[in-house]
Amino acid sequence: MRTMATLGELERAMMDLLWESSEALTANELRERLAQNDAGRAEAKGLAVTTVLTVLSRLEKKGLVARERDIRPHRYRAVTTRAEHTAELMHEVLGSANDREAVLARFVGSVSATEAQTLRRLLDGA
Amino acid sequence: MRTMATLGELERAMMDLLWESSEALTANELRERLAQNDAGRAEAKGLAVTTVLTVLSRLEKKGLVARERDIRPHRYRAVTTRAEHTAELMHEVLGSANDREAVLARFVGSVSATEAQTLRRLLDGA
DNA sequence: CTCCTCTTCTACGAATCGTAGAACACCTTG
DNA sequence: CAAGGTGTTCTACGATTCGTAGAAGAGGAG
Repeated sequence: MRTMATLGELERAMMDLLWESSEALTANELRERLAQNDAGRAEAKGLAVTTVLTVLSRLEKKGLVARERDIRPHRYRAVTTRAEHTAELMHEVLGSANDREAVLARFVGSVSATEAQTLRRLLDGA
Repeated sequence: MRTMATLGELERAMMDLLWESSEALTANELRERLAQNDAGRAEAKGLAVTTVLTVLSRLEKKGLVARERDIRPHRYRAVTTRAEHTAELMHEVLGSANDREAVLARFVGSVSATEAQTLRRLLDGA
C-alpha cells in the first residue's frame, strides 16, 4: 500500500501555491510566487527554474499534480483540493491503527468546542 | 515546529509491539517477538540485537519510547498509547491546513456510517 | 580478575528531498 | 532553413532518514 506522500518543505510550499491558485500555473509563475512569499525572509534565495521543474515532476509522479503537456509552457495544477488531500491523509492515519474507535475517541476528545460544534453540524447531514 | 515522527517500517513494527505489550520489554524480547511475527514470511531475516537497540534509541530520541535505565537489561515502553499517538497525528495533519472546517467536512463526509454513529455518540459527551 | 551480557559508537547503503547545471527540444523570425 | 531564445528533460550531488550491524566499551556473576 503506497503511503501517501509526506511532502518536503519545498514540495509543500509549491502545493500550497497550486492549491491557492484557481488556474494552472507555469513553472516560472510558480518560481515568482515562491520568491514573492520568501521575499524579506532571511534566506531569500530565489530558486532556479529547473529546481521548480524538478519538484513539479516529482509531485506529478506522486499523483498530486497534473500537467498540461499540449500547450507550450506546460501548466501545472493540483489534482485535488487541499481540504480533500488533508482529509485523505487523516483517513490514512486513522486507518493505520486497528482500533479506530479508540482513535476517534481521543481525536474528538481534543478538538476545540467550536470544532466539536462544527462536527455535530456536519454529521447531522448538513 | 518539529514534525511528529513519520515512522519507518521497522520503527513502526517495533512501536506496534510495544503498544501491544502491557509491560516494558527488553531489546531481546523485542527481537524475539519481531522474529516471531516475521516467521514464515519470505524475508525472515532475524535481526541483530544491536539493530533493535539502535532503533529503540532513535524512537527514544523521538520521544515515543521511554527507557528504564536503572535496571540492567534496560526495559523499553511506549510513552503513549497507539490511539493517543494516532489521534495526535490526525490533529497534526488537520492543523497543517488552514481551512480546518473544510477538511473536517471532507473527513466526516467519507467516514463509514458506523463511524459517523460513533462520532456522534462521542461528541454528545459520552 | 575474568567471562559473558548488554549497551554505546561508528558506519554504510538505500531512499528521499532540495538544488541546479548541461544538454536537448521547440517556436519565432530573419 | 539557420539562429536564438525559451522551456523541458537528464543527470547529479549533498544532506537527512532509516535499516542494518560490527567493534568496542561497561557492568555484574563467580
